[in-house]
Amino acid sequence: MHILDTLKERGFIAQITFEEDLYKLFEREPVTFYEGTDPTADSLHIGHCVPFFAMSHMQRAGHRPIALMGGGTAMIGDPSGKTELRSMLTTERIDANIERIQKQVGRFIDFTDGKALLVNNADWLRDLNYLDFMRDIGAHFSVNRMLTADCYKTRLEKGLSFLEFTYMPMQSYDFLQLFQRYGCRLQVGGDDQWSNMLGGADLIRRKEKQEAFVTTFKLISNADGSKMGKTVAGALWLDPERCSPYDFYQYWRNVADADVQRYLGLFTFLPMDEVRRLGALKDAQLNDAKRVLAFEVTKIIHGEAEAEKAQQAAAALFGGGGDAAAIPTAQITLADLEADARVITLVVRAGLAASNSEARKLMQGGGIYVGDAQVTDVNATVSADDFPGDGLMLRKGKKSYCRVTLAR
RNA sequence: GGAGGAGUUCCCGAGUGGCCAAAGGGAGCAGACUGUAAAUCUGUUGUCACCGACUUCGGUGGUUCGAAUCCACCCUCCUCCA
Repeated sequence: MHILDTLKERGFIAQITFEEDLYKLFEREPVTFYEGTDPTADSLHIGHCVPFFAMSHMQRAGHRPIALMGGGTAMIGDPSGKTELRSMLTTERIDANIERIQKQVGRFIDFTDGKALLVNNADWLRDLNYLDFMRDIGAHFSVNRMLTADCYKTRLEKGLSFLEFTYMPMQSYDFLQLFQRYGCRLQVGGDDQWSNMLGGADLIRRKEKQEAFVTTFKLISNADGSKMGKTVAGALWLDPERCSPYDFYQYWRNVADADVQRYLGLFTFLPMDEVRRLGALKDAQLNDAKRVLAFEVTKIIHGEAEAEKAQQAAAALFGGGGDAAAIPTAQITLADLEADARVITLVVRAGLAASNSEARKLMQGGGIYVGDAQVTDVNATVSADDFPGDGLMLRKGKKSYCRVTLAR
């Protein structure tokens, strides 16, 4: 099967330039292609992953990915999809972020034996000479045309700094560099990057008189239209420090029915026959498909051992049986307990509520359980004797658990 | 540089001297119903050992018994002019 057809079948593709020519290119030779990631945070989140999954499929089909870290472009900031200028990052911050993100990219792409490249555009952008760049590259860009690009159009209403305006030429220059250095002919990325990416392909066609292509992947939102990847704790980060494997697993276990098949295609490597079979399950049976989805995605991001643990914990909490070892835990000391033994405080310490007020309101609303007993008395307290050997089970609502252990 | 306008709680957005911890909507959280789903209905959404108190309406000072609301200066953004 043609790689582009594979990507289409799995639901990745949003737009392709010169589609027929690109089909032929893929048939003719192994294609070097790239995706750029700006290291604006120290972890990727699930939104970044769609392109990486797609790149992984492409690599498996025999093509060569380049993962480009935007150590240079992050210093400018991409105006796409932003309503205002974002705060500027220091170079130290950016470099530290890159270090962490690189490891996460390794989850998707095999960098052994030169099968893929990892490069940083700081290598050519940070020492760039302004005048040379403007004469060499800037001359090829029409401001009139740039202003018609969506990413700028929205910003023209709220304000766009010149700094950000130069983002598109910078990104285009990356593509040119990668073409010259590695023969990279295709740039892939999220559909919000469409106009930035076109700039690069045009630049290569103009300066080098060579074929260059752009393919974008769909931006994923939930069936109800909401933005994907929000959890109780915030975004669905890949970093286990920011989003525990348990929470990560739970996110996928709880996706809407209407999203299950689509997500199986995008976020797992299961064969499409299997994806379609699982997606066709009805009603409560669809829960089986959700379990597969949750397990598979967690396995890819956090490894098989963590995925097993998350699955065991879920079984223990929701299904009876299973191993409770992976349920999130918090520890308090005897001194803590002596200072303040209220259940309210315990709930906050366990991270189930952000403040005492919140804990109090949850309680009044009947959302707090200690063990299996609902606690509605805001003044309720616990004593050291209430803690079983493996900890006291605290629960908020139906899904948020925390086991609190007591250090004696 | 000149002239106007705007900055409110997680977001949008009302509020122009006390009835304001601040309408309404969105989003979140919880309760009911369920399949750890969706939809729906209900409650809740500044903090505090919470029947009361304290801190919030871009910033700093001021007027007043009392300020998100009035005044001064400053900061940021938008529109028009240059």
